[in-house]
Amino acid sequence: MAVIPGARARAREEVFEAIRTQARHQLATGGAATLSVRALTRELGMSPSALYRYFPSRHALLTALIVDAFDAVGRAAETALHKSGTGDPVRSWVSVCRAVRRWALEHPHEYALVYGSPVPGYQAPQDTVGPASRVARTLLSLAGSAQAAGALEASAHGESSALTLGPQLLQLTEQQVRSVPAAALTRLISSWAQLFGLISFEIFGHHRHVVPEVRDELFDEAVTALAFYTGLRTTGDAGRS
Amino acid sequence: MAVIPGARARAREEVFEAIRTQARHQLATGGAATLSVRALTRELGMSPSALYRYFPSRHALLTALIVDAFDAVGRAAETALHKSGTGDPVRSWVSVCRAVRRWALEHPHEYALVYGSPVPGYQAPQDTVGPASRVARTLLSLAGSAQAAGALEASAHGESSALTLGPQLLQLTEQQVRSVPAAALTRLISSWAQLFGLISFEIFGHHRHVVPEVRDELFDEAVTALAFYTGLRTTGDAGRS
DNA sequence: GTCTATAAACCGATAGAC
DNA sequence: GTCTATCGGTTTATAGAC
Repeated sequence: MAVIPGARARAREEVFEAIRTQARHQLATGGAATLSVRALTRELGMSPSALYRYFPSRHALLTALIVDAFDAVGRAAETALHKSGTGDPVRSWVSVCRAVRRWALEHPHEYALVYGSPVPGYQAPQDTVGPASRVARTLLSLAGSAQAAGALEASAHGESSALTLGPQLLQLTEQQVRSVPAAALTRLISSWAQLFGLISFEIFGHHRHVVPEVRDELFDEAVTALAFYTGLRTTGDAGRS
Repeated sequence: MAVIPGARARAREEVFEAIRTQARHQLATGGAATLSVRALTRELGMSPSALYRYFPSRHALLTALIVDAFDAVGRAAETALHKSGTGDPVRSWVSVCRAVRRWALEHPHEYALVYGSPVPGYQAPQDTVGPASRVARTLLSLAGSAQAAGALEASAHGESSALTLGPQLLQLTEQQVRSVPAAALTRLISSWAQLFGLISFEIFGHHRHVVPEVRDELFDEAVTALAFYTGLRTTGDAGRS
């Protein structure tokens, strides 16, 4: 009876993916707030009620899209980190930042979904907090490696001292947090937010009429400074690659 | 016949303001994308059609809200700059940044309206670009004063050189731009974007589960570093006030 | 300048046949 | 697992009386 083992499950998975893809397309035209089950299924040639066999509600569909987006940008960051090797932490930092920016430029509507205004009426379930922190964990991992290599200064500019926020952060990434000094950790969190400020201004059009065609260089210069602010220092291996 | 001169105009102005106030309230519950003329007028005890005597369309109402928000945050920044005096540029910078953050924390939904995801289907008219740049012009003015006082380093960290973006920026604030070296200008623009990255992460909840109760200090430390990155330097007057 | 009434859509979600 | 039909709402915008 089972002509192709797993065919049923595979077909189901394809419909799942078709729904998500079409939903992403619809994000481009209307944003998350106006994403509609009916318009979605209309475009797919399904009836609106058929979708409820795949997602129990519009809310659940949104959650899937959000998790997908966080996973995609997180994967982009992780891949960039691994490909950049362990040579120069500053160079790796810039690579990761570039990868996040590139993903954002290629997926502006998914970026807006997760890093823009909260979706009205939507309450993020617990499922999203893990994926949401993937980029932050990537940067933390980078800082941890730098620390191990002696390329992370605890007090970068010699200004105000460490703000202890260790305990609260521990719940998220306990093991890695311990490998980075508290002072560097606070700077890392600020740099993380500032990275997304640079990207958001570009994606959301605040740079229009202000910043011309040198955005690549402007971005590189800014995130390099962020690396130094965080405390990352170039190692002797820097010039090799 | 005219019992109270200008009474008609004044009454009209009051209705105008009542509509905008109610619209701002509605922003809190649904966001800009779902702001509805009917729900708005229902709450005001008007009929939906009455609103069209005040705003020609929902789009025009949104434009008014956006201009109001940009003006409010811009005014907050300008007030902070004037009140901080001309003593220490770094201190003034921190004051302006704090004022912007305070406004955002007090008006999170208006902040999301202008600094969050673009409103779906909304195209910003030319009327918004002036108000939108008010904070940036405030920071630029601050940098210009610092430059005049010899408290602005052209090449702050001695890293990569100036990216010439003068000409394109000139269209916006021609006179002030000339008072700041090009290298500092590029850093100023990056700092401007990064400032809003810090605020957006806090407003949009990305700091939840990550940053605890030290946000004030974290913010101050980060924007102080941004001041130095921009090239601002503390002057001799610093310790006086 | 405000109202009622209406046009012409749209929406999420569910019931029940097949 | 997909459909039709439906419930019970929602929306922007306009026409025309007063």
